[in-house]
Amino acid sequence: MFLSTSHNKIDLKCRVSIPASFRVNLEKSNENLILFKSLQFKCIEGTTSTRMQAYIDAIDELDALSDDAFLLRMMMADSFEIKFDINGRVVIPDTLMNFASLSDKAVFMGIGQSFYIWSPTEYENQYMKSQKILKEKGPPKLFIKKKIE
Amino acid sequence: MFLSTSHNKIDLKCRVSIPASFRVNLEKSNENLILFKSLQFKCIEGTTSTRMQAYIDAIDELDALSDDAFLLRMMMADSFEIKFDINGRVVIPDTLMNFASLSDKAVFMGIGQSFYIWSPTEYENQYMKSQKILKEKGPPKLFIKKKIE
DNA sequence: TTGACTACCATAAATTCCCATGCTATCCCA
DNA sequence: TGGGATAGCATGGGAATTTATGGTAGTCAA
Repeated sequence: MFLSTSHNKIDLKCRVSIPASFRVNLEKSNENLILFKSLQFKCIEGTTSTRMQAYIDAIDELDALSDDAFLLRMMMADSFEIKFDINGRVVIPDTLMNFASLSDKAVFMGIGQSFYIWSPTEYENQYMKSQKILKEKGPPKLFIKKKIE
Repeated sequence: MFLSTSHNKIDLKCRVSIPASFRVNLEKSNENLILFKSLQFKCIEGTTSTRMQAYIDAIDELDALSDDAFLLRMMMADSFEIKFDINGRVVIPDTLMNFASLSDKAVFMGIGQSFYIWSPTEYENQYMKSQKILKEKGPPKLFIKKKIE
């Protein structure tokens, strides 16, 4: 489970330390890390190879000519299997750096099954937005309901 | 698992480097590489010999006398088992070069169980198309469902 | 004997690997 | 309880390896 938020530096080689707790999480379950473009936000999403494999297997179940299959294949094209160096760092591929407007700082945000990597400004925006919605609409009822089921 | 996208050069002998990660993927599972005409797009599809067998089996499920089965068999007839040179390059057969309108550049696009080889312009078109669908229809249902589970 | 194809060598650029440093939080003992 | 030792984490830099790509020589067939 990926939880908590942390701010790490991206160096000139596009290297960044994955938060130790995330790493331990992957190592414990003997998983490789996959990074890909979020389909919803302007950020990178990180998850396990097992989870990605599940998506790949799911493509075969769909009508091969459908839009959903098409989009999922495109998503694979923008996904990367990432290796750690001995210190727990990874290199973020150029494509993803650009997509998420990353330069020298990254915000890691654990969201359970996966985690997000934001640029500081984009993270700030999303955070503000969530606070605003919370104030106007109150806590998310649907979410609570789903959890209890 | 074939993931990520990369742009490689095709030289005058129609040689092109298969992206290292794709090669490793094939070597790890001790598979040979098969290239064939995509059934859907104007591009080459690359996959393992095992996966190719799965395609062939899928054709057998169809009515053997149907037009679909006929067309699929004709397409399959243009598939090639490809050998690497010592540097990880392959020679793309003329038939496939023409079919995919390839000349001096190739875009390799991993889509999980297999990968596509596009001409740069054709790739661009497909990518644009995916962005458009994503904007209009939102992420694939499968993706959303999986996330909530 | 020419042309196509294959196998191998060479090189520059990119990427990976590993060592070193500094910081911070934790621990332990006086 | 304070302060130094320790361990783990984040980060910087450089050496070693890999990758992509250009080229050449050898081989086989027409």
